[in-house]
Amino acid sequence: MDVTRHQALTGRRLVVVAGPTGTGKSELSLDLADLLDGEVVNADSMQLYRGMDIGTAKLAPQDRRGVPHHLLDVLDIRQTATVAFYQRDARAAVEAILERGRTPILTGGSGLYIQSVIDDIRFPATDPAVRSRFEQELRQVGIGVLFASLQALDPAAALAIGPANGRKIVRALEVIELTGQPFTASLPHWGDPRYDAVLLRLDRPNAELDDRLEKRVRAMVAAGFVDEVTALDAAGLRDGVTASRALGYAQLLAVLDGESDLEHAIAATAAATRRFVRRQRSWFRRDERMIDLDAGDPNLTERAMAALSVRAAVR
RNA sequence: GGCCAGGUAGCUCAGUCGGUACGAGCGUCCGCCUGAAAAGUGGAAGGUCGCCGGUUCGAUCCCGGCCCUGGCCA
Repeated sequence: MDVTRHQALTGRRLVVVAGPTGTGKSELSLDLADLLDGEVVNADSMQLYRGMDIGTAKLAPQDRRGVPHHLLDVLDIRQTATVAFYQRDARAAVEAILERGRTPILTGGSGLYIQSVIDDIRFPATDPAVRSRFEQELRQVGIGVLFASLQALDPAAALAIGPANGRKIVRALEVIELTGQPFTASLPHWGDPRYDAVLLRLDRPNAELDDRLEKRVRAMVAAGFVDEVTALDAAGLRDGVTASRALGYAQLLAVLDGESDLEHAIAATAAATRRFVRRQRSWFRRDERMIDLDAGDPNLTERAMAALSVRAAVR
C-alpha cells in the first residue's frame, strides 16, 4: 500500500491522457504504454459498460497491442455509473499497477472521473431511500419548493446550483440531510496531483474535430451501431439511468421507437457530440496543471514523451 | 405568362391594427459542475425586418414597381 515509496524506488508515476472525444487519446496511450511499460486505466464513463463498444469507440481487445486495460466492461448496462464507485476502483487499479512496478496510464474524456483519481475529492455518501424521496417530491411538489428549501438550508449552494437544476438540487438536499452539513459546492483548487501524475491534454481545432466527429458517427453506424443498440435494448438498456443517455445510444433508441429516422439520429448525435466536446473543454481548460499537445501533430508520441521527461527532470 | 402564399437573427418561424424588434426554438460562443458527468445547468453575441421609390412628422408593417422562393393554373 506504500505507493509513494514504490514510486521513489521505481520512478513510476501516473500519466494522464485527457482531452475531448475524438482526439486520439486511446491511440496515444497505447504508444505510451509500449514505451513506458504501461497499463491503461479507462477514464471514460460510458466505456465502463459491457456491450457498449461501437458507440463509445472502445478499443477492441485485438487492437490493444497486448497492453492490459482496466475499468473497461465492468458494469452492466442497467447499473448506474457513479464517480464515487469509479474513484475507488480506478485508484485501486492505479495503485496495483504501481505495485507491479509498471506505469499506469489514465485515459479518458470524463473530467470529473479523472479529477476524482488525482485530487483529494471526497464524495459525501448517498442513500437511495433519501434520494428517491426527494426525487418523488421533485415530481409531485415541484422544483420551486425544493429550491426554496435549499435556499433556506444552504444559500450558497442554492446560488451555485440555480433554480432549474433539479438533479443537483435533489443531491444537495440529500447530502444536507445525510451529513447535517451544508452542501457547499466548494471551489475546486488543485494542489499536487496524487501519484505524482503528469497530465497531458490533447486537442485539435474545432472545425477539424467537428468534421472528424461527424464522420466517426457515420462510421459507427456502418460498423453495426444500430445492431449493437438493438441488442442492448433487448438486454435492458432503457432500464439503465446512465447508459441509456449515452451519446448515440439515446438517439438510436428513438429510431427504434419510430420517433426518428436514422439520418436524423446521425445528425442529432453529431450535434450532441459537438456540444459535449465544448463542455469537456470547459472542464479541462481550467486545470492549469495540464500540458497541451496538438492531437494532429505527426510526432505526437515523441512530443508526449518529451513532455514527460521534462517533468521528470524538474522533479 | 397568370393566380396564390411567402421573403424578419446562421437555420425554422413568431410579431408589430405605422412610433427606436420584450421575439422564440435550434445552432454558435463563453461559463458552472463534489455519488447519473457522453449527464445536469447559467449567460452572451447575432437582425439595413428581400431591393428601389412613394405616402407620412415617422414605415419592417400602407401604396407602386422590381427581384427571389414555393405551390397552383395555362
